[in-house]
Amino acid sequence: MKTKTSDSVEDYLKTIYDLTQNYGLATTSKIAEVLEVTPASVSGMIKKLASLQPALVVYRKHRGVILTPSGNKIALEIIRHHRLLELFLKESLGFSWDEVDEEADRLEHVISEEMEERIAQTLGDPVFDPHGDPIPTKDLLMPDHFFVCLNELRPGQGAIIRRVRDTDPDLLRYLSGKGVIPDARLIVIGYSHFDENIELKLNACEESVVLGPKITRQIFVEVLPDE
Amino acid sequence: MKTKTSDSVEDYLKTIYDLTQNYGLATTSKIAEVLEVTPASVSGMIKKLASLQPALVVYRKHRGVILTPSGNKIALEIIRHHRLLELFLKESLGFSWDEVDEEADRLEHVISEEMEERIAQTLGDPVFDPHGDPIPTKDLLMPDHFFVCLNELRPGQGAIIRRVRDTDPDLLRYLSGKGVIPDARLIVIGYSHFDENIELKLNACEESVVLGPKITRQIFVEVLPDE
DNA sequence: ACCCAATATTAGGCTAACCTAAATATTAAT
DNA sequence: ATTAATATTTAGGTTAGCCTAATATTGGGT
Ligand SMILES: [Mn+2]
Ligand SMILES: [Mn+2]
Ligand SMILES: [Mn+2]
Ligand SMILES: [Mn+2]
Repeated sequence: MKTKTSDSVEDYLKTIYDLTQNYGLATTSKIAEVLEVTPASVSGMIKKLASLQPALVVYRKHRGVILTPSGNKIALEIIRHHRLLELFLKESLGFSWDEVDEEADRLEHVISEEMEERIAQTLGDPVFDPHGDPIPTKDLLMPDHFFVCLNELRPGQGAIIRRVRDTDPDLLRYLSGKGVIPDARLIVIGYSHFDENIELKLNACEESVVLGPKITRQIFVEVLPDE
Repeated sequence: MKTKTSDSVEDYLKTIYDLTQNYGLATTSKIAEVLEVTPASVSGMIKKLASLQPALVVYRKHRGVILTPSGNKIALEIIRHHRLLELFLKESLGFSWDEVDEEADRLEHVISEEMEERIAQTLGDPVFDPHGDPIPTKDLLMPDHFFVCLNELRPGQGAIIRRVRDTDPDLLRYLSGKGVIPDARLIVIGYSHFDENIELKLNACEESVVLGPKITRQIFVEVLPDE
C-alpha cells in the first residue's frame, strides 16, 4: 500500500511546475522564495525528490530541477485540486477571487478524488479558475491557452481580459476595484514608452484606467481583431 | 503570533472530548484505539498537552485525562468544523452519510474561520449533522440533546430516530438500506430479553426490521407520547 | 583569464509525532 | 493480602521537514 505523498512534497512539485512554466526553469532560490523556506531546505528536499523510487524530479546540481513524468503527474493532480477548489469557493461559497488562493493552498492536499470529482460535476467540468488559469482535465492534461500579455498591446487594440496572475491578493483587490477582471472587454487608448504605462478603457466603465508595467505584466488578454 | 495547533493535537482533543461524553472518561488505551496509535504514543502526547502553556488537559497518571477550558474550546472548534463539513458534503456535494466522516476528518483541520462561517450560512446555521449529532454554535456552545437509546424501548412505544453513532460506515450503509435513518418514524413491535433483539416497524416501509443490541445501542430516538 | 557576488550545497542540529520493548502501576480474583 | 492480568508509563530510537552557519560553485564584468 503506497502511502500518500506529503503536503510538503506536493507543494514542492506544484511550485516546480509553475516556475518551469512561467520562468523556463525552477531554481533553488525561486522555489525557496515561493515556499517561504530557506534555500538549504530546498536543496535537501530536491535531493530527496530525485532519489525517490520512482524519481519525481531530475536534478543537476547548481542547474535547477525539472519534473519527471511521475512528478509532473502529481503536480497536475494538485494543480487540478487547487484550481477546482478556487472556483468552487468562489461560485458555491461566495469567496472573492483574492481570498481563494490561500484557502485552496491548504485544501488541495486533503480532498479525496471523490470530492474532486463531485466539485467538478457541481461546476460543470470548468476549464478556467477564477484568475483565468486553465484547470487540468480529469486525466491530467493541461489545456493549452494562448493569451497575450497586456503590456504588449498598443493604442487602438481591443482585447478581452482572460487571466491575471494570482500571486498577490492586494493586487487582485485593486484590479477588481477598477473593473479589471477576467472577461472584461477593453480597448487600449494610450501608451508611453518612457514608463511603459498603458491607458485603457473598459467597456463596462466610464473612466479610463492607467496601469504601469508591474501590473500589465501580470495580466493576459485575448486580442480582438481590428474592427 | 500564536501558531496554529497541529492536526495531531486537534485530533487528540476531539477524541478526548468524545470519549468523555460517551464513556465518562478518556483513558490512554481508548484514545489510542480511536486514533490508531500505540498507547505509548498517547502517554507521550498527553504529557505534552498537560504541560503546554496554557494546559489543554488535566492529567493524573494512570487515571485518564480531562480537558481544561482551553482544551475544551479547541475541541469544540474542531467538532464544529467536522459536523458542519459533514452536513455540507452531504447537502451541497451529494455525499452519502457513510462517506462524510472520513472526508471531514481531514478537512476539519484546514478550513478557515471564514470558510466555516460561509458553510454555516449556506446551510442556514444547522443544529444537527447527518448522523444527528449536535453542531456546536458559533460561540462554541454544545446544544443539549436528550435522546433515548433505542435498546431501551419496548413493544408499543413509538419514536422518531434522531441520532446514529457515526463510527462505522458499513453499519450506516446497512441501516440506510433498511430505512433506519434520522427522522424516520417507527413503532416497536417486538422484544426478546434472551438476545435483546428489538423488532420495529418503520412508517415508511412495509416490512418490519429486527435489530440486535450491538446495533440498537448505536441508535438514539425521541420517544413519542402514547396515542 | 580572473575575480567576486550571487547562488547553491553540505554539515550539523532541532522538533513533532510516531514506534518497540522494558518497567511499573492498577485492579480483580483468589 | 497476594498475585496475576491488564493498563499505563518510561526509555530509547526513527523519520520528515525544517533551520543556521560554513563551504563550494557558477557566471558576468573587467
Ligand atoms: Mn499547498
Ligand atoms: Mn488561481
Ligand atoms: Mn481529524
Ligand atoms: Mn457525524
